[in-house]
Amino acid sequence: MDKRSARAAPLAAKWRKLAERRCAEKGARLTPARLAVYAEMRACGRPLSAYELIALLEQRQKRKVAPLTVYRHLDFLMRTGLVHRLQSVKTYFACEHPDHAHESQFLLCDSCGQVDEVESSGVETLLAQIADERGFRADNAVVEVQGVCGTCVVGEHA
Amino acid sequence: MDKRSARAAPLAAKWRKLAERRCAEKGARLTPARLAVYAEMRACGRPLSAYELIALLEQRQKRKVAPLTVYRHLDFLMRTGLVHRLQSVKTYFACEHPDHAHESQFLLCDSCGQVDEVESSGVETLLAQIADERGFRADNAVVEVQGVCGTCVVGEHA
DNA sequence: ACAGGTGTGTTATAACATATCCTTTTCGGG
DNA sequence: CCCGAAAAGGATATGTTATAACACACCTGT
Repeated sequence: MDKRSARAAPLAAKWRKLAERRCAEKGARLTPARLAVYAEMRACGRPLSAYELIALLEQRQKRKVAPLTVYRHLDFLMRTGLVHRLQSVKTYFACEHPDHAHESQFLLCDSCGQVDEVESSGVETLLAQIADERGFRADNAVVEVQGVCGTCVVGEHA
Repeated sequence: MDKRSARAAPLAAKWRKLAERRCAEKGARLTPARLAVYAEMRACGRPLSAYELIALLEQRQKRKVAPLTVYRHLDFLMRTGLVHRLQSVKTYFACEHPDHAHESQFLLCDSCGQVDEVESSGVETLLAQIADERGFRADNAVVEVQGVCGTCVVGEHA
């Protein structure tokens, strides 16, 4: 009996399967510790800072979790495409579409903290074109729009 | 005689005029300390981390500079549109087009560290449209493409 | 002069991320 | 099965980025 997995956040079979498949495709090992971090992020459902995540894991597992440990797991999950980093708010976010490789754009609500993950081929194409025109070889694009989401806009007559 | 301005980095009249005009338009005060930070950034010509900037200013002014001081000046310069923050690399960068308000997109070279500041109305329009479709009120867009610039691509047969 | 806002300086600390070193686990080949 | 290499995990310390709290200085308008 593994203490760690015994104390992991619940994770819907759907997400677990997708995660396992994604790792298998890449020959990456989805260990219990890594899965626990992923499960915690899924369970939370909103972007988390690394240290918020540490706090949640410590609470769940009833033991100390070192920053480095979490950062390593986050690195792994980002490499495998299960998690995105939101640069502009220094948080990490479980990908909504882990079934396929993709670039994403994000709409970040300043009010409620929710994130809308968008996949716009238009944006990708346009950025690729801009890079091309300048002889720039693009490896990765960070596209994060900050604002107020539809839900929050409605109740915003303060 | 002001010790600080006496020890500020040289700043071409062109840039100084643009900065003064921009601040005047906004009723913002471009003080010697703020100008010194701006001059240092212009003199360097590449993105700087806040702490690199502190080191340069300390060297220039022969005295200690507290982080908070520099962060406040950076905030001011960003509010007035003279400086951009590059979120994905945690650095700050003197705007190339301080003559007008604008959103920018950035091409960041991983190899040489140079930045190409682009103003693409296409990107802005497209992002605005994506936000619109989702009822999202966009306030600010972070668009940073990481890769390798044309110059560095050429000498990249290592 | 003085009241109030803005800017600045100083010290301390919070928040985010990585380095180093060592132990444990996993897994293929004898 | 056992061993060794490689990958993963853990502990401690440190580096880097950013802000808090508080006091004082300095303009500006009356």
